[in-house]
Amino acid sequence: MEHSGDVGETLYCICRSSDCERFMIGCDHCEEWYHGDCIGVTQLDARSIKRYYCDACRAHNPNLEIQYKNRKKERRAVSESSDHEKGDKNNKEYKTKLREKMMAKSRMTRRCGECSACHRAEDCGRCDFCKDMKKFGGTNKLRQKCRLRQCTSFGLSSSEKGSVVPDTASEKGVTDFSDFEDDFDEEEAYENVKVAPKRREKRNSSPEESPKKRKIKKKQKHKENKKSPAKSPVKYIIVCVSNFFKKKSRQKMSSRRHADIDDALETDDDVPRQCYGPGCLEPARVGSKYCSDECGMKLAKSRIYEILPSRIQQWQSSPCVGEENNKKTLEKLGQETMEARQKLRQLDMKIQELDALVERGRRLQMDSEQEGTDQEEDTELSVYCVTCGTELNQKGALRHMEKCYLKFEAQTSFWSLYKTRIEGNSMFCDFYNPQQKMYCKRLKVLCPEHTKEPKVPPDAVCGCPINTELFEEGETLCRAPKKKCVKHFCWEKLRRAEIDMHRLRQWMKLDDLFEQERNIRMAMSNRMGVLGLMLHQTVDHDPMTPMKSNSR
DNA sequence: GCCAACGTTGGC
DNA sequence: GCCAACGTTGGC
Repeated sequence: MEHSGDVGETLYCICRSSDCERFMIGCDHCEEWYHGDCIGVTQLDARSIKRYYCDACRAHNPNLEIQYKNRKKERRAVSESSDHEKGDKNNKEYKTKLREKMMAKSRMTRRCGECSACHRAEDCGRCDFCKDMKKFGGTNKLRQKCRLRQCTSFGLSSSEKGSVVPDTASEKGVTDFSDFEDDFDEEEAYENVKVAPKRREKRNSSPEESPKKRKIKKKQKHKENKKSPAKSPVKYIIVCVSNFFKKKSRQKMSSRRHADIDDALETDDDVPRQCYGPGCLEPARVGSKYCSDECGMKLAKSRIYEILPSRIQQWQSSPCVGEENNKKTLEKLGQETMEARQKLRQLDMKIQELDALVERGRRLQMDSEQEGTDQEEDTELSVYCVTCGTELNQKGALRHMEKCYLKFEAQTSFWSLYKTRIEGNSMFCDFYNPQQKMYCKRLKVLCPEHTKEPKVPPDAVCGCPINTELFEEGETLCRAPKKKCVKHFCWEKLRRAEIDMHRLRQWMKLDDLFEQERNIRMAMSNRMGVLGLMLHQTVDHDPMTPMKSNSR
């Protein structure tokens, strides 16, 4: 608020005169007008002041602070106002106070000069800020002081209070509820003694808040102050509670930072400490908590003796949901394994059945008149090869397609470094290539490279079961000569391949199930193992309502 | 002029 | 509201 005249006969300022021809500034709290020269504020100063509060108001309410538009101007204001040597005693006192405040706000406030951090001369080289420094190979983006060198006292005194000015409480000499706030904050701050001071302490302080919020907040404050200058106890409790939650979330947020500094402190080699070994009085080795390996082992042993028995007892007495889940999954896996093995047995039976069928076909008398031989049905119906797309006549279609498929199949190889190890007959070709030192992984019956087609004797009978319905086979077998039967070309080979494919699927499923079972058993043994029991513990926070192992 | 590091700000 | 990034500045 600035003013330069046009006020009636009312009395203003500390001088209680009606003069309003000189430059005047109004208090944003009591709305009283003051002569600039009476209170030591020049017109230039006023330009950089956003909100002005008179001495009386600030003495009455220490939370009030003169707000400046920005720090640059603020500094200029200080230097310029200090240049003004005119004015009375009050004026000088005011200026000294103002300068003190400004100084307190300067960079130096971040050093108390007394704590160990302030005395520390070297950067730790381990914290995130050190790692950012050029001398430690960083990119200098963060440009912050080593965390171990950041003043701890600074973080304590004014971090949460909402004021950067040191010891405002002593200055004000007023006992209101905000004093309790100070205590509360200190308590938290002491918890963080080991931790670096919060980098942006001033963020929480009113002068550093964003202008928009500042305005709103100030308006509220203004109203409150008009109604009751001191905070009510109820309000104080609310403040405390909300502060508490703010702090909790802040602590959570800065946990990574804390971890950084804790890590740096943990391995701080500068301070010699006593060995952690039970009863050992020797100093610990550099970079270690122990004077010797023996002491480390001793402590580890005593920890196990101390903690493990109770953990085992606890483990046995309380249900473990993870364990129950694992057991159920194991049961399910066992069931699935059984089913897969059952299917494999059925497929083996099918092979035997096929062998018997082929054997029965061999004993059959050839019937050259049987339909399906290439002598008959010389129709002009044509089909296209599924592999190469050539137009074929119906008679030789199957034969062509089979040969064509083999030709293309031979162009692709499937190799593995390992030979198949399966109970019973393997369905894989497993031809060993000594140059590549690998085994062929095509299906044995279909491998065009390593499985020779058996020579068909001229008197061999086809022997393929003839369908009575579309997909139903009867007892009757095809008695056409094998060489000439175009309807059932390679029927035996294809059936064997089909069975082998099913067998392969079941084996793969078994492999998968075995892997799952192994993982679960591993998890179970880890859970019950010494390490697991030592590291983890389940705490029942509500013992009145016992945990149900089957409720998930 | 250099550099440590403070204070501010825009982006998230 | 937080924080990475960077402009700025006090001290040397």
